[in-house]
Amino acid sequence: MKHGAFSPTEEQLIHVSAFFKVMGDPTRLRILTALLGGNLCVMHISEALKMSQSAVSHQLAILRGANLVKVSRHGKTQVYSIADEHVRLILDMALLHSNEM
Amino acid sequence: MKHGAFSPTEEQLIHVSAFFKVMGDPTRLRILTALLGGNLCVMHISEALKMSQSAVSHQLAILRGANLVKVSRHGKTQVYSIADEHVRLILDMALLHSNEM
DNA sequence: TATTCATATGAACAAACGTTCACGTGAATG
DNA sequence: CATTCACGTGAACGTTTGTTCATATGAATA
Repeated sequence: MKHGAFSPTEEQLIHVSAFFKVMGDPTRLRILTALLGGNLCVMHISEALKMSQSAVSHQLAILRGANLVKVSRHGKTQVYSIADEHVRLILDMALLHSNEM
Repeated sequence: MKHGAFSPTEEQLIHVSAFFKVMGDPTRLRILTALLGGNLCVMHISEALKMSQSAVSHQLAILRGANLVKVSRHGKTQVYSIADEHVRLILDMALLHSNEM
């Protein structure tokens, strides 16, 4: 078998489509790619994206819910970062191949 | 540089998020994984997914619009298949790693 | 402890989505 | 050429989504 041509379970499908769904929004993708460059607090993210703090916070909540980012307090600010290398990998890969799609 | 830690253009971001968005629906993912197993006509897809032909057709239109599938006439039926190896790759990869997410 | 600063959250609203239903289309068959 | 068969498509509908606005929370500071 060249590819992983298995038939996924219903649970897997729901899981993976939920993952893609979260990735499938320009704002959230902007946040994630911003975090690829280094950890950031909410204020810096909203400045970088030129979006309201509230809008960014709402999207960060969704990213947290999907375990795509993680948070750590640093003084009075919340510092966000990409959750794991797996997210980094898929994101990098999709961006690399974006020209061929 | 270990990763492709570039900053994507706005165009790339829109493109990639649109790609993820299309992947982020259970029905479309079911269609795609069904096609991973081999090319299928619309009727067979709707049987496999136990969904109406119309619902499947609508989703196939979206998948076509995003160039994730391609079609070829075969007698009276339209045969659908995965558009390219790139789609296959990302899909396989996401499914493989679905347990870690 | 009262205040301040960074962030989270709830309600509300327009826009986008996925399905169903009814019908249109177009190639193949009689 | 009329009909049939496989599929596409438009309108309609309830549901979900992303943003804004106003406000709550909660750790740090005075």
